[in-house]
Amino acid sequence: MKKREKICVLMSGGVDSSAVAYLYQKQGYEVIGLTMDILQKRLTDAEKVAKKLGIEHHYVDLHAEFNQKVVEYFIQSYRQGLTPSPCIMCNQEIKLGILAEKAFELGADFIATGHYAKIKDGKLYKGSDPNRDQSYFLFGVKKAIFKKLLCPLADLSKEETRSLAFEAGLEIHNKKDSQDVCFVENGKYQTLFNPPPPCGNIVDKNGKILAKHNGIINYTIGQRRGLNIGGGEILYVTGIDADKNQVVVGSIPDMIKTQITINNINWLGDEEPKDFTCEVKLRSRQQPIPADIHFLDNNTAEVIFKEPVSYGIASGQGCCFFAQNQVLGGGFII
RNA sequence: UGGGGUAUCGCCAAGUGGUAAGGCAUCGGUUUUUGGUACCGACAUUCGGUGGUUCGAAUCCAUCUACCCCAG
Repeated sequence: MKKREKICVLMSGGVDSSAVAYLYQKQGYEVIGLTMDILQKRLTDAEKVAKKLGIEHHYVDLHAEFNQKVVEYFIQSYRQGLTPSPCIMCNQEIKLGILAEKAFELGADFIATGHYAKIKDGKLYKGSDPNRDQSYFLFGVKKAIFKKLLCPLADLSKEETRSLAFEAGLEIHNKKDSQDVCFVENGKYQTLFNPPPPCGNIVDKNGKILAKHNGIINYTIGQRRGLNIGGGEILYVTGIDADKNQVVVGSIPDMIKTQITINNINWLGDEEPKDFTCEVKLRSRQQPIPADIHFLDNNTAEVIFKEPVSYGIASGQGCCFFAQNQVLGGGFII
């Protein structure tokens, strides 16, 4: 990378992406900032940071795209009894999809983000700290992007990242980390559903009615709280039947699975995908578990766990492949 | 309307004279760029009602009420 190459930083106005912009500017690259407009409120912190750093900054209007690819996907998933993974979808479709394209249109040689993941030789790896690793959220990103993507925070601690922002004199250096569903207030995504979803029954595996639910969108597989069924053993959601508008509950043994099927696979490995053994993550914060991947076709595969999994595995969530520290892609749980 | 039994937090349930365990549920918090899990904390001045015995009762007595079972 030559110093006068142009790096476009995808800026959210948060600590991480701001630190990235500062980092490359400090190193002498030509840096521009790009921020997507998606919500009612414009992320003006990004603009302020860019101004403070003295770098060029642009907004890209992605209201329609975000609405369709993330919000609508989110709503439709829940309506179908699935549990959506909006962050995965946003990364692959919006941030490192359309927004990245805009960056290249603006003449960027590389794009950079504040993701806590490592990119090396066009391949995706875990970030150093397993507790902060965000590579899981990137398994669906198109392979070609990684050749042009920079994620320089992979080896930094959060404190080091914050001190970079502080060093740059940025007000946002102590801004709180983002969490919850970003496109809705306080993570209360239920407000997106209008009209509200219909109430229905909570049943056991034999179909016996145990209680009422206030819409299947409020539940996900493995969920314990909110069932309002007391007196007996601990119950978890073991199934969601959108057709019958029912939530099925049971105990831990009822959740155990030895294999799952995934589709919409995004393959990031070098060679053509074929059956292999690796580790998988079924949610962002969990220890990877060993599994055999058996491809049914290029888009679909069975994932057979070496040990049965006894926590909730929800359809709609991502299953990410890891070979050691490298991310080989992943798919969505059917 | 004869006999027997049971009545303790929303549910289940310890406790039989010494000053209300626990579990589930619920609520709050921690963790977390998705949902969830897990973890931590809170949660009956009161034991169906009313009297009585006792220094002291959810625990003993009386009575009322409700429900259950067996005989009708």
